Amino acid sequence: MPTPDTSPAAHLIAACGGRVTRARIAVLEILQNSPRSLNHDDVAARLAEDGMPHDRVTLYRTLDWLVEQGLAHRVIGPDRARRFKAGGETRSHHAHFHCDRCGHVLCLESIRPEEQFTLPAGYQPERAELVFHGTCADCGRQRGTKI
Amino acid sequence: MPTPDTSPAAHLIAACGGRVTRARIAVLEILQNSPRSLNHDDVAARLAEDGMPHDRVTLYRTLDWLVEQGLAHRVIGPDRARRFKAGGETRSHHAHFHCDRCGHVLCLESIRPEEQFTLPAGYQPERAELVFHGTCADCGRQRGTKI
DNA sequence: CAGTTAATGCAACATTGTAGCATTAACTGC
DNA sequence: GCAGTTAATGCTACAATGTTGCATTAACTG
Repeated sequence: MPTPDTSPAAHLIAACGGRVTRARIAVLEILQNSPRSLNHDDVAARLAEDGMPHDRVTLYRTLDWLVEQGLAHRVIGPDRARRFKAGGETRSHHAHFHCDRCGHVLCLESIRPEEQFTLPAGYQPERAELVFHGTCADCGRQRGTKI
Repeated sequence: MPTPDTSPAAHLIAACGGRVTRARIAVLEILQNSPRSLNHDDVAARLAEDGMPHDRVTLYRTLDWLVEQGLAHRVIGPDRARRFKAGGETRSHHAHFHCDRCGHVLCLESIRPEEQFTLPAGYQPERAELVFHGTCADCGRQRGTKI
């Protein structure tokens, strides 16, 4: 391949002790460059666009590996398909927005529920999950678009 | 059949205008008698225990019908399987506390996330779900108790 | 640069859910 | 009650999503 991989994605992968393969680099970069969560088909489509299609199974294993290493995390959509985002599980220090139209999940980094509320005496919260449901900015613009 | 169905479940079903079949009565009663949400396998297992096994497809259709009629509602679990509970969608506006020790869910009426946060421009939230995870007041008192 | 072995790709399988259609049984009118 | 109508059921086949086994490829190691 032309460029020996000195990309940030390649470094992250190397730091995990795994082999630095083109599949992993490409998938991680795709996730990193997407503002929204992507499912397997989304990732597969972008890999194909970039001229490097991969087997369906490889994609599953690559994504699972990235999650295992903490380089990505996974959510379940309403269509019961898994969606992936770059970055480790956030342990929910921020809120999420779940679009009921397109099914995408977006992070709302600025909203941190744990800092906002005081629980009744005796309750010992360890984490909080705040999820907004509604229509995301993209879907709000293109009304009438099918899911 | 021995008992003509005068059960509350049968009345609910009749009130929806649907036919009052044993499958619907049995499934609805199973959901009503369960404190937790159940997936298809759970329901199928209980039907079998009660000596009235049903086809997998019938179960899917029965559960979907109950949801459609507002007699049950559905959530997607982390295992990407659907889970069902009796009663319509709660649409509650208050937060919940989920005790990771005893598994109970408690309502925190005083906490209403929708009134607290402003989302970035473009986002149109319709509802918010705020769930705290941790140890509830009861379990906090009796440390060391098993789940 | 050759050897080792993780990663890949292929085929088959598993799980969860859906569609078509013949049969059964819940309701309706008598 | 009883027969007719048709919703509900159950069977078969199929679709979508995800997993397992195994031979081949290619990333790392010395």
